[in-house]
Amino acid sequence: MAKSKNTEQKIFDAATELFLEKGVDRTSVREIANKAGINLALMNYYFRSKENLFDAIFTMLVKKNTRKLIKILDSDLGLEEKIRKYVEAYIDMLTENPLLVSFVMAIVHRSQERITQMKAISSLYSTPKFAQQVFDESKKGHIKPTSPTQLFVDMLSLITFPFAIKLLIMDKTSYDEAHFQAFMEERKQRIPDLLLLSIKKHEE
Amino acid sequence: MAKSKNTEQKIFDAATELFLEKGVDRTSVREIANKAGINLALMNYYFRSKENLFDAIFTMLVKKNTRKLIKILDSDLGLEEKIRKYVEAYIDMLTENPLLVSFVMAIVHRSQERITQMKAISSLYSTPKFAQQVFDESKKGHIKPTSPTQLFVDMLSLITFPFAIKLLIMDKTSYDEAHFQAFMEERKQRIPDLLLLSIKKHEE
DNA sequence: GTCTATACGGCGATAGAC
DNA sequence: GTCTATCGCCGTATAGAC
Repeated sequence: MAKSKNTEQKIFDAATELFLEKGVDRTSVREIANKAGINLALMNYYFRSKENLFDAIFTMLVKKNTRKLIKILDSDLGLEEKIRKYVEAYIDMLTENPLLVSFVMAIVHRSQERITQMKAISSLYSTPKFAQQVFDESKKGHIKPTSPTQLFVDMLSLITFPFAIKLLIMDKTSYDEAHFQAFMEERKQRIPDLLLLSIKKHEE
Repeated sequence: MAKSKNTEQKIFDAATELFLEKGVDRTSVREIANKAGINLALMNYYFRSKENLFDAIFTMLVKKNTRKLIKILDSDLGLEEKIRKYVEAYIDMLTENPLLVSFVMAIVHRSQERITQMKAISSLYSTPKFAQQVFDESKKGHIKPTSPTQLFVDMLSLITFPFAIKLLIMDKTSYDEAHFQAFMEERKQRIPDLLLLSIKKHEE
């Protein structure tokens, strides 16, 4: 038990990096073992299978990176401030983890088979409090009649998708990383403005 | 040469179906050969490798499905009508090919290695005429000052991303296919409205 | 706990007979 | 053109030394 936690962590970290970079299916377990500096047999000692290891990593990545976002959605902030904070925090998170979007998108493709991850991702998008808030504001007449789901999908799309096509956006600017970051920085204001414009009653 | 065209097509069609359903990396060449009703070696006789076959299929899918969309973007329609037609045609196309989005997203993840597809996808999003149009209208003062790239990314995100998270949206409605189609049908109006609201000067 | 060694069936790819 | 047979690598598993 001496260095056990350490070795397990080394495998975990090496696999995380490779999965994010190359995708799960294009990463071999021998490659993980090699990168972690350990033997192939240890891979199977700690995690029974590659799929098992992937499950653990996926769960960790989702939990680690969405805590803050869910907290904002479930807070008691007003709708406008909530949307602004959520968009900013989400873009910040994805800027720090730019590979996360395409990683998750790749998983979604095969999630019809794997119910575990489906539920994990689904919880990410289950936002009863936000939906209720939109519904209430809508009913009270504070905002235009608005479908909470449509609004939430709008918001998610506008935040997330640009990271998925990051390379295509950068293609127009000679793959300048700084330019992409400026592009996303601009969207921190643009996206809330766009969404609020669509739900506010008088925009004068 | 007798049945050659036929066999090649059988391989091509079987592979297309499997790639879209399961993803490239999770489809084996033996599975393709089996589905096509031919021998494994013939796979390699017609297409030198699985990756080669994939390239051919990818190019075909992109060309086949984007012709109409590019035509709309390059047309002489006014900005509002152009946006409305583009959104509708794009959603119609993806409704008919619901697996296309996650397939393309999965490819984007590994496109850093493969420049061929990068350029193919990139051309999809290269829209000089649309950009010029937005720029001109912006300069003439017909619309608010608007970044063409930001506007185009907004539009693409709002159209495309919901298909990528289709299963998560359906999760809320007991996986009712009809409900998702109604959801996307609603977006044919919602998305142009949202975009136009953000660029029009007086929305009264 | 960590290692070497070895084995299994499935994979992408190919050489060579017909 | 089509096939069989084979190659080396893959994910997974296990036996056994230290």
